[in-house]
Amino acid sequence: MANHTKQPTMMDVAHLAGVSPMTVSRALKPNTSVSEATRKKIRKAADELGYVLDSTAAGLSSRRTGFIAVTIPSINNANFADTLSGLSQVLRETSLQALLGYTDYDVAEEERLVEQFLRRRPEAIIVTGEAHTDRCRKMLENCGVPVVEMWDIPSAPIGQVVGFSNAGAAKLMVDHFYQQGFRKIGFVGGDPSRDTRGQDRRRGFLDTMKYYGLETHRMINQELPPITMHEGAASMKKMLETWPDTQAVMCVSDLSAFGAMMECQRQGLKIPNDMAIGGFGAYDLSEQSVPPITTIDVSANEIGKIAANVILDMLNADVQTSVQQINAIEPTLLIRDSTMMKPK
Amino acid sequence: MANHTKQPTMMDVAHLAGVSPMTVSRALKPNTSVSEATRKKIRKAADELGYVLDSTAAGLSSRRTGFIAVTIPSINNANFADTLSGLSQVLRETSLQALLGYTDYDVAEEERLVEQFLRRRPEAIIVTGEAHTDRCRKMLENCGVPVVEMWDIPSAPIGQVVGFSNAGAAKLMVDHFYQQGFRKIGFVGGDPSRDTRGQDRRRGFLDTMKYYGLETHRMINQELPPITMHEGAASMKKMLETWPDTQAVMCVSDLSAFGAMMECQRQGLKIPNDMAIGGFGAYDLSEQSVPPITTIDVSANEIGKIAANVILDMLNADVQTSVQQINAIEPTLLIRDSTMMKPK
DNA sequence: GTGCTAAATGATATCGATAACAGTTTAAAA
DNA sequence: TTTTAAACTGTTATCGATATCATTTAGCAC
Repeated sequence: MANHTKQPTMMDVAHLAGVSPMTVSRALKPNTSVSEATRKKIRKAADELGYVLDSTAAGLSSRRTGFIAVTIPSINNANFADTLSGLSQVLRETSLQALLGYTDYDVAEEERLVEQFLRRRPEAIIVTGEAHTDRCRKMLENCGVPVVEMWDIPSAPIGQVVGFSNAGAAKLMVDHFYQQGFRKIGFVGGDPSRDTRGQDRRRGFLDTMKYYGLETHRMINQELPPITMHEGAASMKKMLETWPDTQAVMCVSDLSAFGAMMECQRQGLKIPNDMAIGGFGAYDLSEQSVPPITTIDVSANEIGKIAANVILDMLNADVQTSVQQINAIEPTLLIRDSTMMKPK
Repeated sequence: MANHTKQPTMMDVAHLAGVSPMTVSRALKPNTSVSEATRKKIRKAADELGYVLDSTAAGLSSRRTGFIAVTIPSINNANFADTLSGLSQVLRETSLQALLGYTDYDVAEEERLVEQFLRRRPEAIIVTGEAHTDRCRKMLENCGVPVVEMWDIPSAPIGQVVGFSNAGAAKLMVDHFYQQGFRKIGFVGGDPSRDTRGQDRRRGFLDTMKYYGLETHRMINQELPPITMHEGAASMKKMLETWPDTQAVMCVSDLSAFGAMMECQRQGLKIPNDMAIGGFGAYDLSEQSVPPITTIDVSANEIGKIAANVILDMLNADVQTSVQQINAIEPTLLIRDSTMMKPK
């Protein structure tokens, strides 16, 4: 029963059902005026032939592909995965489909990806972050469909924005450390040249430290993102070697925070009394670890949902009402044992 | 400079460059016979107009969309993410693009997704696992393009297979437990009705236990997949309440293994002397935790790479040489401290 | 300069659907 | 029964590219 022949077309279905192709086209969509009788007849014919609609042709003809292009830095990141889940969840209710690509934290790769995606004629495009190559930015500006930047609040947005202030989020953590009485506070982050979000968190850290009049030299810069558990551990090791009097460390992600905490554990340091640790991202890990890790919840899932809804609104608005709009998310601090000094 | 007008077409580029559309089409592809002079002229015209190729139209005309459809159960899973990375890495070298969808461990959702994907006329389709609805299986059999099932070794494969025996992998762990002298061994897994891979691991566990003549009643079934850290912790708690004499526990994933280990830590149990723990999947987490967790490495990244290469081979083979072929991966046991009893 | 092959370009006919409009039937209202 | 609007179905013209074949031009040996 192998199907070595060509796939059947709408025409084939039409012939078998004894109607015109146009009627078949209508019958296969909801909310079209086709009598129940012919619709049933057509469905039967389609089933019989094993007909599958060709959305390539449909897209060309209707100028609507049903694609929403989405680029994220990495798939191997629970936060971005959460955002995607939220996004997919909203899109699933529609006839839209996400077209997903990873940039690997590389703007050149992002450019490549965006170009490839625009060829697919998506109905909207969502990119992560504000860092783009010039050419990429130009393509996005001229692509003629809604653009959403998420996860940052760009200083020069291209279209709509769904994000939060990474610097502000970092401030939350430093405030908390300060309130808990920590003064010698370190920072563990990635190479500032590449990870713009990490860079903003670093800036927020530094600004807030200065605000409190605290020393800001306890900085460890790891490799390129993503910052792994392993790198977190290595950073903590270095921190302890270089500045043994460090009381607390803010890590740019929960993964590195966990790695750092494990390193402390290996060295026999008690968390938080010997060393307090703060993370970023509200991963499951930070909640389940012993002790649980204080972290910053950026509502990754929410970002995805909002981004999707923003897109849906813009597509419905039809008219080019693309008022530039910033949808700001408020990060929240989740205080856990890793930063709550215990009385002896 | 807003581009409110329609996007330019190949025809526009042709006119501006003073050539025929066909020449433009050729000029924009590598390895086509177009003189360097006209090619340059055309590229200039294209740049000037901000022309972006329409792959929808190209796909319709050439009958090659450049899509490889891929379904995975969950994006929020480091193993599947690794597989995708491997896959993307190979595809990036080609002109093919992954079209990705999540089934949420739900065969009905898979069916929906596969149908949606087939409409896009992908050049091949990769699905995760062997469990499909009847209709889905039929669609895959008749879709006329290469099909690859990955992550399992199905008893009735549809096309090619890139996977491993989950039962065999589980056996590795039980063997190891046995060799280490553990006899009262428990199992923590998900609801067997849904997670077929987890089910196979369970089967492998049970078979091997029976082989050694060990009791097999220490089984905890958690909710639907994915099995989280939290559920791992809850399972361990239940295990300790129900069968306090349990010496070792095999968990269906590293996440639940970690959760279980944290629960032990909270209860003051020492790993591995009071309780040995084995995981599955070789996540970073199991390597970085203290103690590190013995786990099974299934080469998730490799699965993706091989699957991609299998696809590339089949596409090149052109002819319907689709000999059914099983590409079996050998899982390996990574022995870590969580199962290595320390002498007192 | 002739002849011949290979490279470069163009003309035409699709690919498989849908938009837009036209025509026909049906059913409700008068 | 007639009128009239609504529901249904069909016709025709694209959507934007590429395959294929035809034609022209260029390159090269003799």
